[in-house]
Amino acid sequence: MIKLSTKGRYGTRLMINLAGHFKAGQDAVILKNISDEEDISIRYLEQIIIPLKIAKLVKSIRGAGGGYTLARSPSKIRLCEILEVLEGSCCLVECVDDSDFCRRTDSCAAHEIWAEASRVLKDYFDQFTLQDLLSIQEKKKAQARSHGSLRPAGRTSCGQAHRRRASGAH
Amino acid sequence: MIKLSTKGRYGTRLMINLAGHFKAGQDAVILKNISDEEDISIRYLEQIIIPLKIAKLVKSIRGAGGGYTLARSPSKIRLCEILEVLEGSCCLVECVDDSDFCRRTDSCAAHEIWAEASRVLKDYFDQFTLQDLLSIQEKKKAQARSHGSLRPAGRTSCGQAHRRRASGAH
DNA sequence: GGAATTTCAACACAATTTTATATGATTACT
DNA sequence: AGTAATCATATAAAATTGTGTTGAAATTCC
Ligand code: FES
Ligand code: FES
Repeated sequence: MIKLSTKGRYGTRLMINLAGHFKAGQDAVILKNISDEEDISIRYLEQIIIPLKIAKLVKSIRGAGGGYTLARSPSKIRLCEILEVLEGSCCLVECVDDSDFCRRTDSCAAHEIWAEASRVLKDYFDQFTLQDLLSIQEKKKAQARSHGSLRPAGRTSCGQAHRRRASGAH
Repeated sequence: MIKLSTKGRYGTRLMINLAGHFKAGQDAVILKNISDEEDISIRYLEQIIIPLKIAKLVKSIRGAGGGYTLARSPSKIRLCEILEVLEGSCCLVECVDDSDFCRRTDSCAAHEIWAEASRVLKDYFDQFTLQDLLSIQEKKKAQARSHGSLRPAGRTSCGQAHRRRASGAH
């Protein structure tokens, strides 16, 4: 699938959410809040936000009245930064970053392709800041409203994996 | 990482290998051969080649003297086809293909981005045929020879995962 | 016809990574 | 002190990434 991991997907939504609150003037949002709004488990959000904090994309405020907030304004944070922090890098294969990963790169045609594809993808993600994503979101919301095409439930959201839940009680 | 799975990587190398033999006029290559040349387990190759056969990208010939061969000439097989067969699709997230996967796509900014990024990536992979990859490979080999920059071992190859093998005998 | 070679099918198994959930300690505000 | 929040581990379920085995079916060669 060449799939984006859930960390990348959830993390992006987490950051978009924080960006929204940032714009609204709030300075600390608690994870419970984000968890409710985005329908992602708090426990998982706690794990996802750690690398974002280490990378100084978000700031944490401990104790009562604390929470998280963006470390910079949404227009100063690029999607590419978020993904690199959460996915390790935007590289499609290890040997693009780590030349020791596979020998025979001298004769491997695929290596060229993966490397260039990684660059193409990175360049694409580098175009967008959180501010851009916020703008897209607002435009979409306005469109959905005017269009009157409200989805029935609208509870869960992108990247959500709680679909096949056949395993019963656990 | 937005990583390409091993199936995509190994499968691409498998196809490049078949393409090489196809060009050389051989009409059936046995997996043992590919396994030795590419340093990928036969058992795993057997699993990987099944979808390629179903998708009619390779033909199988049973019995003694049999093996596998490309179903079409290398110039008629695009990298994108191979990856779509092995990775399910080139989509970065499920909701791009499956609109039921996540609700709230109406207001999800990320959805737009993932969808467009998937298209960018697919377009990139669509550029190359197996013939192109063969040409790249030959050019690289020639370069490596003339350059005299032979790597010490040169045994294993791209996408190979046999690195940290600390778990002892098994 | 029989032996050898090869794909094909169906499992069982294990290591690792991904994807989460659970529990409790730590910090800071009131 | 009490509460609200982050922070730190531990654990578990599931998917990915393989390897191993056993045999059946098809085809070639002798
Ligand atoms: S709706 Fe699927 S990514 Fe957000
Ligand atoms: S050398 Fe790493 S992909 Fe081939």
